[in-house]
Amino acid sequence: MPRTHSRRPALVHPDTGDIDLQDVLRALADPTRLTIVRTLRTDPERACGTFPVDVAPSTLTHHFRVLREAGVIRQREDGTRRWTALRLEDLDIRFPGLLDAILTAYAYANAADGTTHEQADD
Amino acid sequence: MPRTHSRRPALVHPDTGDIDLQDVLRALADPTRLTIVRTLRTDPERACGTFPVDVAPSTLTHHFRVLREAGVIRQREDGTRRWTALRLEDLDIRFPGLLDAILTAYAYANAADGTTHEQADD
DNA sequence: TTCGTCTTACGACTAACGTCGTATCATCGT
DNA sequence: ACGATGATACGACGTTAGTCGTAAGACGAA
Repeated sequence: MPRTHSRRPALVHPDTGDIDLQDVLRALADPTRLTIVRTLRTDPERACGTFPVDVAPSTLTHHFRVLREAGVIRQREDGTRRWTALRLEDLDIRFPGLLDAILTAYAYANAADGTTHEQADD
Repeated sequence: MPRTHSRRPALVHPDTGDIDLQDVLRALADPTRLTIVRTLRTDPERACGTFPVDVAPSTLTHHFRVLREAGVIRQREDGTRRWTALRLEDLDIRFPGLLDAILTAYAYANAADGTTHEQADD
């Protein structure tokens, strides 16, 4: 009688030591996914449906899986919702300073000019 | 009578301020291209054919173009050869610390375990 | 000029990716 | 028990990306 998240697919997360740089870079090389990660840096944890990206739910699920399997985010279940968080510490252990450099780079470049892309900047 | 590189296609390089983070991440998210960049950090400038990657020449040209148009490398012509160099300073102006974080991440992760991929490590 | 070398351009093929619609499943509230 | 909600799985589609072979261009040497 497990009452919460009993027989769901089980959310695969790679171990910190197994996170692959290529996977992380590929995961972050997509505008939608980078927006997700940027959002997550501000809000530590968020429900799936609450991200400021305008794609279909199934597409969003796909992006979450890419990020999750790359080791960038961690997802946990709570009732009918799935909460998503950045694996900040794990990433910093595996690739010190990398995620921060990328997020800072985004902010820095967008402060200098606004011509990058304005997906979900509101 | 221009004697060097007279009517070649003219090598398009984006201005430093136009370098796009998404493009850089996408460019670096490929094993072959990351190997090129890693090689370039050690050797400041190299001829095209001298990179330790085993792909067809035309494929190599393709990767050089991706890196060049992303603003990661700069290429200049000298006779029949084309020399390639990293745009270290430009990238550091545009995205401070980013390239170094990525290259350091690669070295760091590969020092911990050798299971990433060994393309051209000899 | 002629040849050989270095590099690219072009076209083609295949695999991977981003996108979506629909169906399904688990959970919570009534 | 029933319906509504949040999220996923699956299958499909079009586009992009990585790969190669072949042809062609520019340069240097003989």
